Amino acid sequence: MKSVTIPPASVARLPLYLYALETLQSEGMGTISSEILANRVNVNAAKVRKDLSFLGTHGVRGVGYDSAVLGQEIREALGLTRDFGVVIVGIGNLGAALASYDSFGAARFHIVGLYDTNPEKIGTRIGDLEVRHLRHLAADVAEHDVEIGIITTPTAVAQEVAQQLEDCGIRSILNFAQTVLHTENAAVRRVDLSTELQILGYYLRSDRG
Amino acid sequence: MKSVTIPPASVARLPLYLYALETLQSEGMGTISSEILANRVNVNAAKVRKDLSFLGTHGVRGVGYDSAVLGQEIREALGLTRDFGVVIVGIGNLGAALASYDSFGAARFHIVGLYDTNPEKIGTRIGDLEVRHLRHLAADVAEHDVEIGIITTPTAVAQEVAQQLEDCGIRSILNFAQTVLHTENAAVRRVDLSTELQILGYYLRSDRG
DNA sequence: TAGTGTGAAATCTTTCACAGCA
DNA sequence: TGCTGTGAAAGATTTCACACTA
Repeated sequence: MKSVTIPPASVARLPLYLYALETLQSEGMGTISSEILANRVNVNAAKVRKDLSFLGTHGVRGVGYDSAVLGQEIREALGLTRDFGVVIVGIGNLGAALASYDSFGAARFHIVGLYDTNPEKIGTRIGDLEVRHLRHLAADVAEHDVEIGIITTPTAVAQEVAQQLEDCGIRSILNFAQTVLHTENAAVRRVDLSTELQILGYYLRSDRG
Repeated sequence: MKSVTIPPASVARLPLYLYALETLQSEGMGTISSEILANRVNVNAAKVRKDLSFLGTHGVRGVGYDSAVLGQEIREALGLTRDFGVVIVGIGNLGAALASYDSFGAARFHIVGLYDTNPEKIGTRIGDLEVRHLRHLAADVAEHDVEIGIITTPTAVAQEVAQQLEDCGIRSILNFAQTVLHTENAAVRRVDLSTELQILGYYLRSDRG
C-alpha cells in the first residue's frame, strides 16, 4: 500500500470532499480552491488543505486543485478503485429500504446478499436479490467476495449476527442496531437513529430562549 | 438551565451509556462500576468517569453508581425529560422505514408528521399518520410543537427542504441525504450510508494481508 | 497575485495515575 | 479494600499565519 496513514478525522471527511468535487465537476468547475470546497462541506479552508495534504500535494499554488484529479486522488486514498461486496442481515423495514437504495457512492459497493431468519421473509425479492436464510451466510460469503456486512436486525440478535459475520471472515460492519457491538477484529461503524435524536435533543436544551 | 456545557465528544456518548444502563438495569444490576459500563460501551473506564463527572458526581467511592439514578441524571442532562415532536420529510423507502420505527429511545421522540410532494404518496398511511403535502408543513409545525426535522428526500431537494424546516422555526435537523446542508441556525446531524461505507472501505484497504 | 502547503499555536479529547472516601 | 473523581500528561485535531510559487 503506497499511502501513508490518514488520521481518522480526515478519513471521515474525504467522502464529503469527494461528493462535493463530483458535484462541482458536474457544474463545470474544473479548477477549485480549498475555500470553495470548504464552503461546500461546511468546514474551514485550512482544514481542507491539511486533509488533502495527507494524500500528497496535488494543488497548484495561486490556482487551486483540478477537481477531476483531486477526485481521483481521494478515490485512491479511500480504496474506491475496486468493488466491494456487501450483505445485509435483517430485512425489516430498514434493511429493505437500504437494500433498494442502489445509488451507493459511485457504485463501488454492491449488495450481493440479503439475509433474515423469518420464514415469511425468506424467498421474497427486493430488486433482483432474493432474501435467503441466514444459515446460508457463510457459504455465500465464501463464494462471492463479501467484505462488508450491514446489520439491520432487532437489537437483541445484533451481537450474535456480528459474531457470525466475523466468523465468515468479514472485517467491516455497519451496525444500525441500537447496541454497541463487540468484535474481535472487525471495524464497526454504528448508525443509530435514537442516538442521533438524543444528541440533537441535548443541543435543543439550552437553545431555548 | 442548570447544567454546565458538556463537551461534544461526551454528549455523543451519553446516549450509549443510557442505553447500556437501561440494559444493565433490566438484568437486575442496581449498582454498576465505571468498568462495567465501559465494557458495554467499548470505551475506557476513565473516560466513562470523566464523562459522568460533567453531570455532577453521583457515584459512591468504593461502590459504583446506582444505575437508576445515573440513568435519570443522563436523561436530565440530555433533556430527555420532556417530549419532542419530529417530522419526516421525504417518504420514500427510507423515510417510510423510519416512520414505522416506533421505538425511538425511551419514547420521548414522537413522529407527528410525514411529508412528501409526490401526489402518489400523499394520503397514504403509515401507522396512524397520513402522508401530507409538504405545503402543509409550516401550518402543521406551528400547530403541533415540532422541534426536530428528519430529511429523507432525494439529495437534490434536501437543501431546499432544510430551508423550509428552518423557516418553520425548527432548530434541529437529522439529514439522511448525501449532501452537506447549510443552515442559518439549525443544528444538523448527517447520517449517510455511502459515506459510512466509504469510511469502512478505507479501513479495509491496508488490512489486506 | 491568489491560493497552496505546512510548521507552530491553540484547542479539544483521551488516558494515566493516584488521592480520597465509603 | 475497591472504586470514584480529577489534576496533569499525552495525544489528536483544528486553526492560524505565512513562506512560497505558478
